[in-house]
Amino acid sequence: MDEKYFPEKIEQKWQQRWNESRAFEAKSDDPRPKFYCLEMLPYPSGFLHMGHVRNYSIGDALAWYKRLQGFNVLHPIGWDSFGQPAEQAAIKRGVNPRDWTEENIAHMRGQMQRLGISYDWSREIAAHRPEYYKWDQWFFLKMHERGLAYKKKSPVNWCPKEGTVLSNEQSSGGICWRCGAAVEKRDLEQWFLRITEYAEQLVADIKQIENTWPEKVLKRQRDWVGRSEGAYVDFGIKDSDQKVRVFTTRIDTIYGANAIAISAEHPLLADLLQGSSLKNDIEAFAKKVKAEAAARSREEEGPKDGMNTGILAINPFSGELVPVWVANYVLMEYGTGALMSVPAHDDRDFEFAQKYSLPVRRVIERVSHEQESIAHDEAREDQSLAMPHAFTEYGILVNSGDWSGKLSTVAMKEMASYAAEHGFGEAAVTYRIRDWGVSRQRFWGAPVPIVYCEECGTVPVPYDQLPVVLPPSAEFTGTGAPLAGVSEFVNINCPKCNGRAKRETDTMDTFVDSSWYFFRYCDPRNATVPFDPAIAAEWTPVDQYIGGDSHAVMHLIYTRFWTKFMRDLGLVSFDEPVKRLLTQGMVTNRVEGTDDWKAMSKSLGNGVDPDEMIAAFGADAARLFILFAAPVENELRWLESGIEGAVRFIRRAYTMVWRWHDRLASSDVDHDASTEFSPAARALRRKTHQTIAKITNDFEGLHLNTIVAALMELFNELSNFDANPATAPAGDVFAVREALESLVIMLAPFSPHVAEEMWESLGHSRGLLNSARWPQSDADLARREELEIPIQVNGKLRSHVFALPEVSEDELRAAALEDEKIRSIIEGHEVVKVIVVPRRLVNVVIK
RNA sequence: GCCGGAGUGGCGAAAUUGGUAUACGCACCAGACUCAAAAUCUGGCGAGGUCAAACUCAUGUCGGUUCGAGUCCGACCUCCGGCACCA
Repeated sequence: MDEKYFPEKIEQKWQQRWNESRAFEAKSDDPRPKFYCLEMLPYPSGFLHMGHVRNYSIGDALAWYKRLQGFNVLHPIGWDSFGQPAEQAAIKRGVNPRDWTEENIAHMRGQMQRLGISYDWSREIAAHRPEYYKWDQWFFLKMHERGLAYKKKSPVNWCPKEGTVLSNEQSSGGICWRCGAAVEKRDLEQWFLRITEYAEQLVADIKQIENTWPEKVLKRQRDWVGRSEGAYVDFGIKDSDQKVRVFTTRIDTIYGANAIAISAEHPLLADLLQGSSLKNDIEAFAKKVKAEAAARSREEEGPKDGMNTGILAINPFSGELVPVWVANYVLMEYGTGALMSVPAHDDRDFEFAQKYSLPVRRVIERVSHEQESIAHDEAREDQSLAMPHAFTEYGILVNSGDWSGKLSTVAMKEMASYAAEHGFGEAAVTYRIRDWGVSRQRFWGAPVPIVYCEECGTVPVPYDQLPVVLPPSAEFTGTGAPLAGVSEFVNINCPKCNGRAKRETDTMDTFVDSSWYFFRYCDPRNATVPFDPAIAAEWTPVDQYIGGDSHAVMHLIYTRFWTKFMRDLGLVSFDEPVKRLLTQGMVTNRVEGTDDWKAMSKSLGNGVDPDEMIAAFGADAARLFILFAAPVENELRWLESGIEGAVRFIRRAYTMVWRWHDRLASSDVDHDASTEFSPAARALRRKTHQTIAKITNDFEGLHLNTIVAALMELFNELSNFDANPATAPAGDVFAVREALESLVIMLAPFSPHVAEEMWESLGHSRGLLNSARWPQSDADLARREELEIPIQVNGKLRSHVFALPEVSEDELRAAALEDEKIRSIIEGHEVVKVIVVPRRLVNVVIK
């Protein structure tokens, strides 16, 4: 140990030692309890940003803590290395995506190592390597076997200028993000994964994680799946044997239906309008609606628009005839693409009815007290005529035939049963979630393992021919599917009949890669299966997952889906892959010239380079600051002066160790019954044990910021402890050793390099990992010897008394009333009562 | 519009079951060291009030429950985030 703190030197020294001793490699077959600590794997863009640094600092703190607590910790990392940016680099700069990606990985791996994150590098994986994506393809084939992977025509965002498919994000506002051309909807054959098959489980199993995942994530997942209970009802068509099926969550309002509204794309339209004079008009209208929907940005809600088809439908409950309208607000993708319009009790239907002057009939009344209900009865007729807006609450049915007088909640159940009994409907559950489109007309992804044979049709690639390896390169023009232009890839012999065949040229969505990667970490080099189920069972489910909440739906729902599928394959035995989830807050920085704090980004110019931070302050200080500055789930505002504070703290602690290390390392001072502890030494030991208890407790809730504060408090107490290292008596030396060693061990999760250095200089030459254990708090030592009890008068703090912890209530009361200050205040007043909270406070109530 | 979450010093933030509000840090101020500055160390630091104290007021606003409310209840305001024609 040097006298002065040189972070660069210390950090390099320990990174090298960790590396040489393979200090963080996790081993199977370990009798200790396991802990799987996982951070979301990064996309190798080339550079770590502060969000990554925060993510890994949080994870590493937990991994260190668990390791020091005696757990067998798995803490791996890898690369989500397929995706668009590599292909963009190829298009723009002509570089090979593979080379670009590998270079970026190499650089970012170096950055992670300079941060000193305790990863098990022997388990590193990367999605773009054939030994990994082979298993993406394997899973795809398993799904295909079970009918969970299928192909269908589906509208995609299509840029006509570039001849390529765009994601929703790339086509927001109906404009291509690259060339600015107007985006079209095109029907293309695409591969889908049947996530809808698992919709119910994705909602129901939320109860398994509801206390350990953030509520905001679960909420978004519930919304995403969009489970909705209601009923299907069939409306007959007059003068036809056809019928229109609608979905409704409010069957209780069916007597108020004034029309059926159907989507412009509804398949019945073509049939029913055969020979109708309106046919052309309706078709023109449908076209217009489609065009407007495509042009509209996702947020906007255009005005209601519709057209009467002249068709009449029959309300199966009332027998009433209602017109069938085509309406622009009815979505073909949801429910049945048709709905019953009940303007009195639905805002959208109300708006629609207003526009076209359709009748509004009220069939639900507010449940109210009897008198009010009489008053309402008198006014009912008027209300029906001139409602200002829809009444969308549950209530009591009126004007509803035999159902009048029933409560909505009751009627909804009974009417659905009634419909089922009479064969014109049934209770139903619908979901908003759609099947997961995984086809990408791109190069840099896992090829879909499918072959199209002129004779045999669609043929899955046999398992023993996996992986379908990406060709080394392709023409990157930015238009069309690059793989389609690589003839040696495309043209092959059919695996079934050996005849002429072509490969599928779509690659898979990169979310496929990240849906199961953390299972691969358990058994990363397995060449025969994605992972050995027995080995995975040793580590999974993940005990703690940490990442940004930007993945609240996509990744985190796909991985839940994938896990359930793997469970059905018999690969895992649980429903949920992640026990606890933490969504960390963003790292923001001031945007130059403004008062805005925004997420760091290149385009805003407010980014901070982790390497510069490490060079200027050291990784230990940077990590300490990040974890101290805000609770992990809060936004973190980047302040350089805050890092300087962290450096100061580390340097002071380091200097303290330097002052004491000769004495502590050379003497084997321990205490026995004869050791005398001065009051100051006892106070220091008390603080030490209180701090251990607090920090251990805070770790369970990942309150890392208050842990750092507690470490600082302990250090401050230690600084105020007045003892000379050369001459201090045994009791003092022991108290200092206990405080200092506890401080160093508990600092390790935050600033591991300097903690190792200090630990070594305190006489533990074998290093932290092998010799240190998390300190234990002794409750007896942590207990206060004397309490300072506040005394209130009428709830206002007025004085204090000192008392022993075992003081009785009566003694406390007496002490309070004898206190000089309290006596002077209560003099001349009647003491109504005295509240004594044992060990906490006294409150004297006077009149 | 709907649904979540949050409002505490100049700033980031603390505060077991309701029990001493503002821990810890940053910034700032003063002092020591220095020819000087930086660094470092020591002290101060919610607002008003006072030589100092006493005291008064303060956790978004208004009300309530309680001996006692940042914490519980009701109404409202503001900010942030998500969803958005989902029948």
